[in-house]
Amino acid sequence: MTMSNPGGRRKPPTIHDVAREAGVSRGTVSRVLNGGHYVSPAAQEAVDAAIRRTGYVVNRHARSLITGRSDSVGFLLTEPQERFFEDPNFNVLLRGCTQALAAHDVPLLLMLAGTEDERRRITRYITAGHVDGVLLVSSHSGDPVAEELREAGVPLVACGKPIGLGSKVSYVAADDRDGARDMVRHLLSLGRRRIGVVTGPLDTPGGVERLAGYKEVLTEAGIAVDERLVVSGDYSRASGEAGAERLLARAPEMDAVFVASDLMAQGVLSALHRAGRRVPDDIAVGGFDDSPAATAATPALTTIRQPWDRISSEMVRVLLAQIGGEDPAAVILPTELVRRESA
Amino acid sequence: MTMSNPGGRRKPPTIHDVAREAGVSRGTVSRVLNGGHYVSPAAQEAVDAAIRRTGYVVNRHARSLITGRSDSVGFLLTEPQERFFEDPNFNVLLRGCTQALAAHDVPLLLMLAGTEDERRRITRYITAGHVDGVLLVSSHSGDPVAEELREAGVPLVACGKPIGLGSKVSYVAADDRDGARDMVRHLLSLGRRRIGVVTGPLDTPGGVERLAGYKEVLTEAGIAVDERLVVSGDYSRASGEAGAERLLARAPEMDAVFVASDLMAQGVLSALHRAGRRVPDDIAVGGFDDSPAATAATPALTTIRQPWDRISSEMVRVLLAQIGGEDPAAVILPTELVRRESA
DNA sequence: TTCTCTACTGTGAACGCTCACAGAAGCATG
DNA sequence: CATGCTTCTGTGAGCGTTCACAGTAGAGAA
Repeated sequence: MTMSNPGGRRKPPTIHDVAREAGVSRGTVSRVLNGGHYVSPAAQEAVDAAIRRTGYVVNRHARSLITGRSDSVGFLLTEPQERFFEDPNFNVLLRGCTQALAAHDVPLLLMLAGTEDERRRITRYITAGHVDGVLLVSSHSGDPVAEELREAGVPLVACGKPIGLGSKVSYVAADDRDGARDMVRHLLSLGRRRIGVVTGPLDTPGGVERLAGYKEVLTEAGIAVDERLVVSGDYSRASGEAGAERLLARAPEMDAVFVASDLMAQGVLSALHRAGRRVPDDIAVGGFDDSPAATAATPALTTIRQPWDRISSEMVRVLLAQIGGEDPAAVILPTELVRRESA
Repeated sequence: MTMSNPGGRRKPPTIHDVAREAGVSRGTVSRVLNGGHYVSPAAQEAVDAAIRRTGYVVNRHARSLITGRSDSVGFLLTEPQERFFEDPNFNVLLRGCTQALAAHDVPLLLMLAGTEDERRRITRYITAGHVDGVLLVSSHSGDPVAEELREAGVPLVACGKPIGLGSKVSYVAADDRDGARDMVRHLLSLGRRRIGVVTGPLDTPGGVERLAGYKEVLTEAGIAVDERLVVSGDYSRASGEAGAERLLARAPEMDAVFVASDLMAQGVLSALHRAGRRVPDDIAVGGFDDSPAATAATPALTTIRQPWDRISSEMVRVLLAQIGGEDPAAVILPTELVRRESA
């Protein structure tokens, strides 16, 4: 008549309970749990049934204590959080990574290193081995946290090519340069010749590479790069607006503009609209990212799709491989031109 | 001359090392780590110094194994992920919760229950005690996952009042009804009398409450609620656009519209612009959320600010309290009218 | 038969921590 | 002087796993 556990959570079954239920030893249950090598079919089946009956779930803490692995990874965002959290790409990346990890039964810990204090805490947490590896989002160059983790030998995969770090850190990135080339070639194929560019921050690889692609294609086409047609932004909407205004002031004859992010391209569209330029008739606009902003814009943006789903799944694949002992790797993924109305 | 640990991570110091270093026992170190009661100042200091010297960080797995707590919480997103991940509010909430938890040294595990399979895995994971509690984002009514967790006695705090669940689940929400009342009163004070509304989904508390606030104020002002002026959307931009078109078709004389989210309000502005209506001269537009979309819109949106930073910190506070043994609680936070250009 | 090899199983010891308990020392109270 | 109370400290046990090792049984070879 007494309640065994009034109002609380029941104590979950242990591997011991399963062993008793199945009539085998703890060792055998453990072997079944970890791949099932060297277990007889009969034992295998008995254990499986016992697990199902008891509703057993492995206690990861006990496992981690002995293996030294945590079987979890961190998703680390350093530096300007505002920029990222406003960026729809970040969402897609975070979701993709979470899901890819879930498929491997690996939990994701979200870590935001904003203040100096948080950086220290997080660095300690990671180097203490509370996560097995880190997915790093920090396009910024020479990140001190990343450097410290790399030195501590923590498996690390960056999103986008890290500038500051040595070659020993893995990364997965879209082919920014090639994407930019595609877009500029497309603008040329439309007959445009006075093509401006609003770049991303030039301390990020994406900013640098996309600008490089732009210059390459122009040069190949025999068009001299005119520095009046080059301005840089910070991927924000506002900076796109400001960039477009500067371009119009400096080169009113411009007939196309390549913008290094969709968010900035939205700003560019606003500025052009205010200036009375019709898009794409007077001036063609090409974006980059294929984020929700691209379809929300009026007119809908012609843009370069970054394969975020593949980027996230590759980041996870590379990280898990590296945790498993493989060497760091770099993965570059192709982009795709998406034609809509703006160019 | 032999490398003790070629190319790998060094084995971190244990509580034992610290005890030896400080010249005390494990027990004393443990006491210092957990609040420092019943420790002499001398021991306290010796241990602190030893911790600093050795760079000791507690092994959470070992601790969790014995305490039965995991000292981590889950951030669970069920149902339509697209909607949330596109929603800037989600970002702010996620960030706020992560930071509030970090201040308590509690890691956040991100859990996305999209497919039926993922729901099962996550439910098992949580009920197995791998997290101490759950921050729930699922405005949808009668969520089966939430129901299961509640029954299992897992501490739970929802964001927004859950419709389906019993009264035993905690939640933190903005005062949707009062916010809606403020906005509609504001529109009335502008002299508008034919006020339309684009509601949120009516299976969510936000959707229901904001509509209720709208109706209350109109009734109080002696204006009969005209159902032709009421359409509902799903918080997406596109549904706002469609909603506005329907309203214009049904009630062309409309001189204001209250839109239950900024994202939808953006859509409404597009539709009004296309229809040649000037905002706010011909028609005033009021949004809800004060998301980045509000300032990005042209004209900038007058809207209702939801106190997301407070919502997230309150969610964390209530959850930790509940994990600590306190009873479930409901917290309703006030909203604020933000005047910009659209109304 | 005897030995070896393979396939499988059980057993203790650890992993690093917390908790309960026992005990010591200091001080006031009877 | 015994007794109690408070404050502090050390010790052993045990949390639920995995891992190394020892051991068993059966098959095949010598």
